[in-house]
Amino acid sequence: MSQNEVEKSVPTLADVASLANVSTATVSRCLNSPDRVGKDTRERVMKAVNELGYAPNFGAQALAARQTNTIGAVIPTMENAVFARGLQAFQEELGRHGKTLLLASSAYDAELEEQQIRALVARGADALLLIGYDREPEIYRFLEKRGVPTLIAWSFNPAETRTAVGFDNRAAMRALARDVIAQGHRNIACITAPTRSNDRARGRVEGIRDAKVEAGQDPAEVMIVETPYGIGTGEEAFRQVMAQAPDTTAIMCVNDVLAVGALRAARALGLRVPEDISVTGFDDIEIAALADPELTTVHVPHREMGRRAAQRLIEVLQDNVMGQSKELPTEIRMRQSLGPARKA
Amino acid sequence: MSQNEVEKSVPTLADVASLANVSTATVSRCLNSPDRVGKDTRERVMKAVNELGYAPNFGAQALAARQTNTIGAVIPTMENAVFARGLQAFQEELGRHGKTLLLASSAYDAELEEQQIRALVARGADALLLIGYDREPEIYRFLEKRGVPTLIAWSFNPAETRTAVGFDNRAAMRALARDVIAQGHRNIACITAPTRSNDRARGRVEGIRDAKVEAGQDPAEVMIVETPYGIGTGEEAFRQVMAQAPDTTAIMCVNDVLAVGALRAARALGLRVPEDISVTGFDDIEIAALADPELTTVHVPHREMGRRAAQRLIEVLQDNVMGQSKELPTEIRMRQSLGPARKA
DNA sequence: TTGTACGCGTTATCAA
DNA sequence: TTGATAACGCGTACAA
Repeated sequence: MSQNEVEKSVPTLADVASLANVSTATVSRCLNSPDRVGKDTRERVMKAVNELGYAPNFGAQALAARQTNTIGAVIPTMENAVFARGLQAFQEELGRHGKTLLLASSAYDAELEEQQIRALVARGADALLLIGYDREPEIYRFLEKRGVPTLIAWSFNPAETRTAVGFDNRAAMRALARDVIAQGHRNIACITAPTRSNDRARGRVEGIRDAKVEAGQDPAEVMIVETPYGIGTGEEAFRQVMAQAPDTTAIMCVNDVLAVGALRAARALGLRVPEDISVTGFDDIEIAALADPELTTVHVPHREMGRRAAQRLIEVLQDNVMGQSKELPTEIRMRQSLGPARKA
Repeated sequence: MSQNEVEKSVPTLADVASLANVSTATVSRCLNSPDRVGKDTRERVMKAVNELGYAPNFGAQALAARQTNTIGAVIPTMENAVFARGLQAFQEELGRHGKTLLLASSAYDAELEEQQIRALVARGADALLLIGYDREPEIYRFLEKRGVPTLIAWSFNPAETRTAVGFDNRAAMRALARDVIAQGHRNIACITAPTRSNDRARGRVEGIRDAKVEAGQDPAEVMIVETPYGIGTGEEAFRQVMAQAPDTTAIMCVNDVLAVGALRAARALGLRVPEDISVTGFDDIEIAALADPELTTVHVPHREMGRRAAQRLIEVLQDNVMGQSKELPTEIRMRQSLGPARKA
């Protein structure tokens, strides 16, 4: 009838206490603030702890201490190398400070993201890392009511009040677009990921328009193609651009993956890059430098961003005050895929 | 003096109970098994819940229910696309069943992995996903003592008793090596990640030797170069092979990243692939098909593995019994980087 | 420095 | 169907 259950002799504080002949309070102190305990008793307690293989019960600890030492993060997807990279650094930094990562992904879906945020809070996340600002105000209200400190990453927008550790997507793309225009390009197209609920992508697109305006050109000239994230979708988008606007001499993509797709499509169509058409990316993930031709792109310090984000969150948990927003610099990586505009 | 703290009016069960004029027990029942509660009282309670914005306290729930609905995973690193991909699917499947992912990474370091395992258990992981079998027996004993069901992924070895959802690394590489040998290659080198504490890498290397033996050749002829994971290290390893064993006609790498490094080094050295030398990878990540020449490799169903692993773990949490190990099939992706051996 | 004792918010048992 | 009430295991004032 009954399962032959293994005897799970999970020891409690009380077990340790009786073995060491002290009170549970002393054991607790030994573990949490060892300096407030006499040296000999501490040794006795630690011995008992090891002997029993004691480890605190998580629920009890969380209940009494009112924190879980757990920090949540909701990212669009781990399959995007930029998030994997940033999150790896984020997690490493958390670990260094005794915090654990609670992770969920939204698949770039706003509604799913909200669910995940609520799930992580329900699971006791002490603080949260979210990607980008764009989000229903209701969610932010929820987070505030629950008292969960929240940090934005991957975006930095001086116009927003919320604390962020990220970079100015719009300014970064604007800088790149200036270089593109400086190469004589005027008929520029942009392949972007969906901009709805995504201020990063939207900012990047705006950056291109900014540069057009600066150059005295009509920002409406920029052809915009929205498509989901992926190499295949990047290829399709490229074909669409060339079909509808064959005069295009430069295609700026809001990320490297779409750009690699564009590169492939160009080759398939017999177009030389950059002689016939220029292509740029964004992020500077590994394939950018491996691509043929090597991709001109915007380098983003993903690891540093992840690390700093973790630090901010750890700070706010300690000091109960969230630091200032931090803008990280991006750099243009000028490589082969951007060249002078071909003569019309 | 005092912080101007926001009034965090986090409501408890008792608050809901008094507002709805019922006992806390009834509220708890309402939330956990609504069918055991009268319809009218249930409505009254639910109204109070919504009105107060009540959400259960996680610590208290975990303490009383003795489970956290959280599943832990320790992977080498998220920056490796294979793990990112598998874990993404793992997390999605967990989410579908109301479970949350607690994630840590070991950086391929056995000692760090042990720390992380203990940390996740301390954070209340109900079950654990680990990569590969290789691990100090002490860790497995710890997990058993704590009663934390553990599943192995990325490996499947019929000789091991522990439950796993993965593939037979050795057999997969053996199959690929057979094809390499069938192309006339005899002087084969292998670039591998460190094999210590890594049965996956070790199995893949062994697979090459197996095929050599099958072909009546001396397995000791295979030159082995161990190097950390990375494109740059793959390049270096390639140079080392060509310097020490210029007769080599095929280089089999235990993963695609090392193989891409080998491809780059070959090009830099003026060697044509596959005319002068063949290169193979393992994993079939995105860059394998993007590489030039396209990389012959072993396709691994990472997403399915992640999904199935999640299912297994969810099952064991429900039924208290871990299912059988599951071997997933791999497939050889024959592409351009493998060709006939050059004439000596 | 150490111990006592209570509170943390739920779940679950047992009566009613 | 509902309500008291006892765990659950730990942290922490407060007292000694």
